[in-house]
Amino acid sequence: MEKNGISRAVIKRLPRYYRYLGELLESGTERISSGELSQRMNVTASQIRQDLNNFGGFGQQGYGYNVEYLYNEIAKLLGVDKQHNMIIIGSGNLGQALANYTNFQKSGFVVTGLFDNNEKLYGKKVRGIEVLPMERLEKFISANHIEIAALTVPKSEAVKTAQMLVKYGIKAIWNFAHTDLDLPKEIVVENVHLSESLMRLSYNLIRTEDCGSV
Amino acid sequence: MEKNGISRAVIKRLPRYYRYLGELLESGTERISSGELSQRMNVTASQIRQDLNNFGGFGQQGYGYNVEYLYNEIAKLLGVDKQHNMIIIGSGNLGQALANYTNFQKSGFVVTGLFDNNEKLYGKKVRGIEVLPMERLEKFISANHIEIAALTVPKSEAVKTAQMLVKYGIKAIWNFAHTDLDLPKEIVVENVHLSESLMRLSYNLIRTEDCGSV
DNA sequence: TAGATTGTTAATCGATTAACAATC
DNA sequence: TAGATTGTTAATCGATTAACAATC
Repeated sequence: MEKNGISRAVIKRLPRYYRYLGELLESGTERISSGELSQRMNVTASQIRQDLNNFGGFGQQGYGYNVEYLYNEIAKLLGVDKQHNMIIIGSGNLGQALANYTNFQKSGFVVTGLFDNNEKLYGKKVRGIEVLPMERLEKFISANHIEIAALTVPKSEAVKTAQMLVKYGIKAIWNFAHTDLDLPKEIVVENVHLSESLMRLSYNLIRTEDCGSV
Repeated sequence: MEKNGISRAVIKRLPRYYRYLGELLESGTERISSGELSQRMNVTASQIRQDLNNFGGFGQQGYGYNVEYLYNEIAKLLGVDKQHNMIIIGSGNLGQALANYTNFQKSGFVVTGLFDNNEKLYGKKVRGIEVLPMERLEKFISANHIEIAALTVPKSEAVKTAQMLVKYGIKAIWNFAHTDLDLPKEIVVENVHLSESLMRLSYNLIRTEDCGSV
């Protein structure tokens, strides 16, 4: 079971490469060198080559990288070349905002279900998707082969809801609740802790203010 | 102008310490050792002590750390001991979700203004805050001494909107747009790239599936 | 005092950058 | 062929962990 040895840091950068390559592709650029890309992205060319070579020799000496080819290869690495159905647990403001956000669909992530335990929301439709009661979760997951769940419930319910999701067969949780989930290690958890992000902003803000220098 | 030498990695962990200490405080725990905290948080005790000692000797040999004291010290470091007024630029789904989210206020971040360039939204109220047209941005920022702006506009408008914010005096941008902003270095930018987060989740998901082992 | 636990230095580990031979 | 640029190895840098003397 040797854990695929790509470092966390590299994986974190992969979507950003993908974004820049997408923009290059749109602008009709056919090929790009690590040096040129490094300038655009504000990273070292060395790092770009090292990162990409974790996955394979996508480039060609003397030429650089073919934008379209590299874009597609990274798409495969990230799994955005296929459709992933996703459900959202917790249909409050954030859950609805995620459901409404059409851009995820472009990367293959399709919201197919919305759930909540607040009966006032039952039947409400967001982008044509009806909010369902939690009681219907188990059957929905297995009937639709859902693997990804976005968790946008209050902190107090997050842990037990996550455990339920795992029991029902969910393989990956996109966690927006302000808590750690501590699930079996084969379950993928990607945390989005907005309040922590805001605190980091604040930390940096008060320090740039201290020394008023430009 | 020597850049305050605390490493990015340490700052990233600070809000998580704060969260755990808050929970300990709520549960009535008076003191905690780095060893005990390390077990709860699943990090090494050594790291905790190293991290905290970047900012000062908050502990006491033979005793550990006083929970309330440490909690308050970290609050000061993060700047969550004071109120920060924040405006939201882009009052679509995500902007409204952020405005509706009451928890930020507990950490001192208060949404005081909502803006959009879609006139259909003008006058709409979210938690009592009216959506204003972008034309009123400049005066609002200076009149209310706003330093923080959450940017939840479409990617295509993000860069020029950010530049406008900086021109009007904004010091920190919480960027939800799927693009890099590239602003003067004295401007704090904290990125929340949700689609990149989802791609990382996807990356890890397809790899745990590949080797079906538990 | 003896035990506990920090603050801090030293050792290890990993990630980034530099350099260059391979090759298109 | 000559020039360009990769893939990859080696050198550097930084972050994490281990160890332990200081001290409450």
